[in-house]
This record gives sequence, C-alpha cells and structure tokens, in this order.
Amino acid sequence: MYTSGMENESGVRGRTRRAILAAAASVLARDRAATLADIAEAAGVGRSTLHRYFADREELINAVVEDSLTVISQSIDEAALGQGPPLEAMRRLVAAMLDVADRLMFLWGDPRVLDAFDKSSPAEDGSEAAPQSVADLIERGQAEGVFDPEVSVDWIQNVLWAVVYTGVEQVEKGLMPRHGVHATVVRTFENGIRRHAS
Amino acid sequence: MYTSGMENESGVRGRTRRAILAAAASVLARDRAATLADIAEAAGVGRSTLHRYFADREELINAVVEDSLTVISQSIDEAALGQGPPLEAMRRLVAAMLDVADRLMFLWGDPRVLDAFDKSSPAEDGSEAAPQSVADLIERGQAEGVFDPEVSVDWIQNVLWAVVYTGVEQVEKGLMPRHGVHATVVRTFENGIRRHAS
DNA sequence: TCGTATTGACACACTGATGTCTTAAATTGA
DNA sequence: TCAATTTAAGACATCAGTGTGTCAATACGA
Repeated sequence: MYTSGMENESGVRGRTRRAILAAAASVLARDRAATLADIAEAAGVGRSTLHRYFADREELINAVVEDSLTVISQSIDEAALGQGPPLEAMRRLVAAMLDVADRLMFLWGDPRVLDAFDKSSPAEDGSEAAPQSVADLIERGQAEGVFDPEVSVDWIQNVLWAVVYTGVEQVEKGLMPRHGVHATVVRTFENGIRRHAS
Repeated sequence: MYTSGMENESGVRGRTRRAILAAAASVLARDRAATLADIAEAAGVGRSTLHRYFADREELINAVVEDSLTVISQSIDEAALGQGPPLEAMRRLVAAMLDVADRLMFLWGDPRVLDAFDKSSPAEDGSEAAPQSVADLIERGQAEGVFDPEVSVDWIQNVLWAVVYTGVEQVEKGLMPRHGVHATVVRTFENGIRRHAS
C-alpha cells in the first residue's frame, strides 16, 4: 500500500477521495441527477476509480452529505457564535456560510437534509453541533431583544438559509459581485426590504 | 369525437388534460425525478393515457411549465399590483403567490425557469406580463421611498420568492399553520428579523 | 531503481424508465 | 339502447445509467 496504516487523511487515497467529494458536491449542487460519469469527469478520475472509492451512488451521496456537514460545521464553529453581540455573531455566520457555498447548495438539494440539519447532529468532541449553535444564537438574540421575538427560532433559521441561498444564486448568475453579497444578505436579513432611516 | 371542435377548454379531454397537468405539477414539485408512472397514478389515469396526451416527458414538462406560468400570472394579475400603496399591493402579491404554491414549488425546481420567469414573458392581451408587473411594483415602491433603494429590483424580487418558498415549505412540513404563513412572510419580508418598535 | 498499489479504459450484464403498439373494457353523447 | 371514442392494462423493444470485472499502463514509496 501507499499509505501506511491510516484510513482517512493524507496520502494518495485521501487526496483522491477528497477530490471526488468536492467535485461531487459541486456537480450535484447544480444538477442533482448528474451521472456518476459526470462526477468522475469533474473530479478528473475514471468512472471505475470512483466506483472503487464509493461502491454505489448511495454510498457516494452519503459520504458527500457527511463531508459537507463536517465542512459547514467547522466553518460555523470558527465563527464563534457564542461570543460578542448577537448581531455581529450573525454577520460572522453569514460570512462563514458564504465561504462554504458549494456545500450549502448541495445540501439544499438533498431531500432528507433539511430534516437532518435542523435537528442536532451528534457531536463527537465537546463542541456543540453547528445547527444547534445557530439556534442558540437566535434564541440569545431574541432574549436580548435584538431579533424578532414574534416568530419562531426555526423560522428565522430557515429565512437565513433562504436569503443566503438567494445571494449565492445571484453571484453564480453573475447578477451580483461576489464581494457585495455579504453586505446585501446581511442588510436584507436584518432589515427586510422596507426603507429604514440610516 | 366527444368535444365538438374545441381544442383547449371543456369536455373530457380538457378535464383529463388539466388533471394530468395539476398532478404533474404537484408530484414534480416534491420530486423532479418522479416517474411518468408516478404522475399518471397521481392523476388517476393509465400511463398510456398520459402518453396519448403528452408524447414524451419533455413535452409534458413544457406543458406544465407553461400552464404553471399561466396560472401564476393570472393569480398575480388579480392582485392588481398597480393599484394602491406599494406595501399593500405587495401584501396582496404574497397572498396571490401562496394561493398557487404548488405551481410555484414546481417552477422553483425547474432549472431554466429562473431565467424565463425573471424576464418578461410575452403577454398576448393588453395586460403586462406578471413578472414585469412585480418588477414595476418594486420600482414604484422604491420611488415612493417605501422599499429599500440601496438594493436592486432583482434582488428584492428574488428575496420575495425565497421567503415565500420558505413559508410554503414550513407549512408542508407542518411547522407552521397554513393561516399564519401570510402574516409571517409579510412581516419578515418587510422588516427582516431584527426587532422593531411596534 | 524496483516491486507494488493504483489507475483509466474497456467490455459486459443488469436494471428501470421510456416510448410504441395492441386489445378488450368502459365511458360518452345521442 | 347503441355506436363511437376513449381508456386501462399489458406486451414489447430501446436506451441510459449503473455496478462488476479485467488488464495493461502508470505512479508511488522504499
């Protein structure tokens, strides 16, 4: 074998595996019915190689879901949502989500994820699951009187996904510069579309 | 023949055709990869009957798209977006969209529609195309100082779709009562998620 | 450099969806 | 009721995607 005894990380296998996962997320995000041949081509590997890493389509999808959840969770963790004023934490959260837009777009297209991602996923280490920390942030914001207390935490969370998704879509369609998305998303998410005094 | 000379409207053929279109929109909205057999079953007709009305899958999809656009446009037309204060017109628009949620959800899942629906579709009668009238409303709202003038018309329109979509999704998942969606959507769309003085 | 693991291209069988056709039964309007 | 049309069900061929396997060529680590 190339790699010593390791299963996950480095070495050829790890790198190829990650390339396939990233390509799959990117391709499937734009067309969830994409062929395994399409994914293999996007990853720059042969279809038989893809099959060697992931026995069947379902196994690949599962791996991409898991991987995406991990990547997103890490990104959200780094936003340190528990620290500082809720409004600022929320802005960091938006930035974190925009950083992993590809994975987000993929998860968005997966039917079961909307359930899985809203509920708390088991965190092996001490850190809380990312979705739970988002919910915590929203609750905290409501308690401190910064976020609308008349609507549910779940609603706010879903609207956040939706507005971020819209922003990513606009960028991909070339209707908005990449560097302007964060400001627009945050502005709309916080204020809505009604004119406010500056 | 059953029907006299008519092509579209009433008679057995028209009724069967509409049943198939409605069933297709509903089924495809939830799973765009649904089988023609699934659609036929949902419509309560045999698969061969479906094939008699729509030669192949593509033709069916096209018909559903066109039909959905028509239904939605009618609903939006009835909202009379040109009349009254922009904010109130916008609330009527949200109500109109929620009325045709099934068709909206279907169109949402179709890759090319996002382009087709944002641009003006040709209106054979004197009335403006529905999307264009929405854009007009937004522009009017911005001009009158009611809507945020710092963001583009396109952005506001897309955020509107997104928030409405989120609302419909919540209802379908049973997370929100059907009669409460309109108020929540409007509230969030107008004010965002930040607390405002009542 | 050398031995070994890994790769990509190819061939093959299998499955499910699709589109076409036929036929007997059912529905329709008169 | 009756004749005409429409229907559902099934048989059938086709096709694309999938999963499996083989084999020579390649890339890697020691």
